[in-house]
Amino acid sequence: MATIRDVAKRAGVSPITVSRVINNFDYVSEENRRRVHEAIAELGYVPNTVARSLRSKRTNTLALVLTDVSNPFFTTVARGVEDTASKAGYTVILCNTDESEAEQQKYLDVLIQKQVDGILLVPATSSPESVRFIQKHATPLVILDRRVVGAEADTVLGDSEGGAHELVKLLIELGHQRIACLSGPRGVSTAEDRVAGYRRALTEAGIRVEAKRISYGPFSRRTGYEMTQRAMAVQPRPTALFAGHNFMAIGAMQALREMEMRVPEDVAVVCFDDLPLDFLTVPFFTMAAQPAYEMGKKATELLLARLVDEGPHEPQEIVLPTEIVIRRSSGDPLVNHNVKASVAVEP
Amino acid sequence: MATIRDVAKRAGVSPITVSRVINNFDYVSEENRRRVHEAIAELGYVPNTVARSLRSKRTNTLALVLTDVSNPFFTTVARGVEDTASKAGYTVILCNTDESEAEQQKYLDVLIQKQVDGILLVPATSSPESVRFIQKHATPLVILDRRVVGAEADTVLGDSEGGAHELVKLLIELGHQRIACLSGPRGVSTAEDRVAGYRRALTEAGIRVEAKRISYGPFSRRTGYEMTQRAMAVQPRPTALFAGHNFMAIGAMQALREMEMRVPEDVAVVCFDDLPLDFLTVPFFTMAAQPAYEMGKKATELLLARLVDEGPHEPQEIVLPTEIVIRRSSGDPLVNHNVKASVAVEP
DNA sequence: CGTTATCATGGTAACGGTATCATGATACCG
DNA sequence: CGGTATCATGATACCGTTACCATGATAACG
Repeated sequence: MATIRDVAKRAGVSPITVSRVINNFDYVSEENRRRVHEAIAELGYVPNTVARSLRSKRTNTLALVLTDVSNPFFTTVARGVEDTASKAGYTVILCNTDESEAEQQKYLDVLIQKQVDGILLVPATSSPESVRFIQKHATPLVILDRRVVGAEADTVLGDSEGGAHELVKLLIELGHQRIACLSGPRGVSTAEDRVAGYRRALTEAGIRVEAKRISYGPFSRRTGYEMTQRAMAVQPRPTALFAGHNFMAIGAMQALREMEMRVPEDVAVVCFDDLPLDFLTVPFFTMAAQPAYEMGKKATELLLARLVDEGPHEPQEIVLPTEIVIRRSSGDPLVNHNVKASVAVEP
Repeated sequence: MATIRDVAKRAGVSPITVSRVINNFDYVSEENRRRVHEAIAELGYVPNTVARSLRSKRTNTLALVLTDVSNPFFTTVARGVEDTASKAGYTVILCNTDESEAEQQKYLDVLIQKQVDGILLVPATSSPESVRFIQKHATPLVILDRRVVGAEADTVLGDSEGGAHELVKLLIELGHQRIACLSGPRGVSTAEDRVAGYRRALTEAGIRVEAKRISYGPFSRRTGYEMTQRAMAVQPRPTALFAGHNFMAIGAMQALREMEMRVPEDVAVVCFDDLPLDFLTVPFFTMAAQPAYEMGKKATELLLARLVDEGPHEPQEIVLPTEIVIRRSSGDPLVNHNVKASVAVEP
């Protein structure tokens, strides 16, 4: 492969002048600029970013560390991140932690070694060690989707508490009193915030919060399935389910189907996070939609801003609103309901 | 940040010895190994991969260039790629081309400059220029999901022709004679292979292939929507639709709904590629499922094998079978049909 | 005992760019 | 006309690691 020196020799200039042409820098005479471009074309020269990075300390690479791209929510986040980063001249390294703190740390080690310019992190747990690690190595960081307690870092997340509150309030207004809550794991802020919203809605309506109706566990279809079996065995039986995660709602549906319970006739179901394709084919779940693309975009923009002006300033917490979409799974749509119902589809 | 020299000084050895310890190389005395590890811990030393890459010519980075991660099919491919690469000590850069040749070339330029160790490419079009470009720069390549004419490169794809043939044959056996074909763009092998399978099924059944029933266009929901409007206007009206892409099928559903046509009562619909969540909630489309995860995995394994033994050998073409899953959208399930029907769900 | 294999360590020179500083030519100014 | 701003170019050193080669100590061997 040709190097910058080969190009320089061929164009009859110094390597530095070639560097200047490549980077559109400084002052280079038209004559020399032309000759350098010619030489580059003739030699098929391609600059070596690795060498450049070693000297300049910038890799033009970001990392997106999340739990699982297969979740349509994170898929959309990823698309937002990649589009935005790409437009700004950055490439994105993708990492799936599967909610494992150990996996996450392995990835972070590698990313620090690779000298990535910045990290977008959906933390596996809310423990602040990983965040401290990143910060110790002075790598810009934006935390995405989840809060980390005791961490001083930029964070972008959806309004979990508010969304959950609205969903459960809706169920209550539909006449439900016994509402089970299928929550994600303790220690993950989105899960805990959603439980908090659930509690507030019940409390505000004067309904007693019963611990036996709330279950915690990993975000997964299997968990939703098992929790639903247990929740439906609690007497008196709940008339509605609030699932704190899209995949858990799917597991719940499966369990209900096996019990020959109809949704929404026998049990109403609401959940968090959209299932984009379900929405397109047979919209079904009433849910709180987080602005996934916007979240990825915003987070990346924030990160990029950090890269340019490194001056220390207040960490920001951007909370984007969730949108309630009413569909069949919750029963009769309430036409004049006070939520921002933008869609009320399907017979 | 501490460098390898700082560690060496502190441990009282030479930098090379430190390098050997880090890379588990060669012969290093237990005594020195211990002291180096101590020094590393005390200094919080982290090796600089950029410098290593510059010298060793290896970046431990792969690139996955695809059209759109938001398509659940590619999401799953990406997950397969990332899992496999990560296990082998590689990180993955993700690139979305949106089916644009220009975007694709932009990404490839960057990736070559970044000296990625290998590229997994879902080509935007079947023109071989991009492939030539990659090969000119001696970067290992595996083409994914689509064939590129005139390109000598490893390729991993699903059996589009066979899958389409089976789907259309199924429609014919259900009694359909007028079947519209909503195809992806000309010049994309998956689209053309599927049209070929469609043609073969009709021909084998003695049904004339009518050009007016076949439409070509970009893989998108909008295209599926518009094509369906036109296809349904052709007299005599088709009784079934074959969509060559999952998103196009969704567009088709939307168009049919607006025309107040019921599926499958008025029009049967089949399509390519699963919609995973639709499958989990209300399985609906009869379709040919490509083994997306396996494809990503296989492709990455192949690529990695290329990285180690660089000896030139025959390009491989691995064709993975598709699986036909019968669901409601095609009408009455055929119990004793000769396809590998693994699932026949939902009342 | 001399020769050779194995173990252990280090010196030197890259890898391919760019940061920094220096130098010279020309234009402009009061 | 001397001094300064702007334009244009280059020499040198260095970013942090490892490839390559050399050297010495010890063990093994005929």
